[in-house]
Amino acid sequence: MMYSLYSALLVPTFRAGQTGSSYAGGTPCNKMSRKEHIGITETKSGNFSEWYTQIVLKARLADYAPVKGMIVLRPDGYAIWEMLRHALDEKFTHEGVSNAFLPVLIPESLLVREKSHFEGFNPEVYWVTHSGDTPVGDRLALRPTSETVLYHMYSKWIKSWRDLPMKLNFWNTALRAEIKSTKPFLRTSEFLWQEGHTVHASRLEAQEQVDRMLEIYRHVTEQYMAIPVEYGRKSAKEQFVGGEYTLTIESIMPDGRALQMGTSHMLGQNFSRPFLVKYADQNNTEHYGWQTSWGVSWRLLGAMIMVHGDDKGLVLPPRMAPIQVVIIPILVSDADAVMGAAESLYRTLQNMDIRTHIDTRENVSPGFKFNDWELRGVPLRVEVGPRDLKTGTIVTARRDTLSKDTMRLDDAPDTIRNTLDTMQEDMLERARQQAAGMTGEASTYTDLRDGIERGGFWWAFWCGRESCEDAIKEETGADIRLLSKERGGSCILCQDADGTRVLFARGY
RNA sequence: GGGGACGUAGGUUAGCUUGGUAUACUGCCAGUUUCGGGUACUGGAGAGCAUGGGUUCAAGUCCCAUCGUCCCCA
Repeated sequence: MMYSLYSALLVPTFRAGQTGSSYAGGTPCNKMSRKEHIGITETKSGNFSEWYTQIVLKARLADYAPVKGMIVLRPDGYAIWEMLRHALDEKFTHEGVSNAFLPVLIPESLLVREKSHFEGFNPEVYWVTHSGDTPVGDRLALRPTSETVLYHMYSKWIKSWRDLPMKLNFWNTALRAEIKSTKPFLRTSEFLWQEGHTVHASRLEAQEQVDRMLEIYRHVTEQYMAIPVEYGRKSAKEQFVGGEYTLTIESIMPDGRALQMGTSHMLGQNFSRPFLVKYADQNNTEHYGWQTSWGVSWRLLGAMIMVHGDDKGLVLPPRMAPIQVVIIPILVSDADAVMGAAESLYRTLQNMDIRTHIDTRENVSPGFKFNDWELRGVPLRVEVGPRDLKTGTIVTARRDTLSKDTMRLDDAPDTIRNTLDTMQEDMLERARQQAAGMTGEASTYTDLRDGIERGGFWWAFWCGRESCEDAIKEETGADIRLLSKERGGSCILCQDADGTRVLFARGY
């Protein structure tokens, strides 16, 4: 099959390099380094990991905190997170979900109540054992997730069928100790996320909730973040510990590794029983509630950086961009007239609910601003200068394609609106093509092994036994990202018939 | 889980072999200039060398430990 890790959209690297890269007498010439450390100095295709880290740091999304594995989200990064949050909150509201807030400390006695859940998380739990120098009685966990505390509360709040369904969501952080391979947004010891928790009167209603939440995640990642996903069920081995089953959305990253983008868990009555989340039905008969939980984290920002970013830096889909249009006035002459035109356009765009910014900095040149805003991923740049005033035009530049366009000032607002919409669609389409180029079908085990070695998603059939899953993981490093609903093929490893079609990949 | 590399102003870094309190560029500040792809000039502020301990008259430089970061392989 055709396989290309990198689509043609990667642009030539922007480096000063060549011209000044002379060394004199063994001493590095420092002049050379200027542009090399202003912008991104690694290419996406050359050193993906380093390229990613540089974008996060240099686009000022986040910085390293003084504690290993923890990052500080900076204003530009937080603004993007808020875009995601607003998008999701809107969908949650339609689902009848309300936001609330929970404490970060969970007493050990609660955390251990559902045994497998506790054992699954225990290795990553941070424990608070002292206040000052005084030992606390029960150890307190910094929440790795909130099922246990919240369900303790649910058992108090839920008494009657009239209290159901109960649907709460929490925008908070979770803490899970990561000791190796930490990476901003993708693997951090504390991460920002939302966790939603619902309780229902019937299994079916809970299952439908699980499905709908996954659908919301799929919709937001594709339609807002322009990242295509595969979706399905996790294998028993990979599912949420303590739950009945887990649905997931998964995306393939440009380096060929899969990223779990979001999960929606059917908890059944596994938690309602130990936590006594019970209600009396219309006949005054007591039942345990049927529960779900679901979440996405700032890891989605990492995915967006990886999927759309290029050698010049961040590339944001318009719907996720805190600033959608940046206007750069060229103040060479007629400064007042130019600023007047820029401000007028700014107001028009703002009134159209297009998030716009004018870069009025006087200490840097327009060329610097072009590069700066490209690094920061703003979808559309507008240049307004004296030449434009004469002709009644403006120049725009698309961040995703880096193409420039001249348009009539009168038409600009509508054209800009349309361009942003087009960009949103184009970015998803390109990401789809990129993902398609990295997704294959393995019919033999050798195919699978070689395919995984090159990276990407690989469909194959699997018998359902954990022994085969483990053996494949052991030999290829790939795990089962998700199970489709399709059945019937023979297992890629043991050849047993009636396997399930599943998606293999090495993961983040 | 295994292997390798690194940590000196905000960033990039010279200096470590042959110990004598540190080099440059960039960025920052002030001013002038410039402005349609990282403008130029002048002047200025900014580090005590990741942290802790040791050796020494003297330690970025040598020794030990710790912490942190990155990369590669599974």
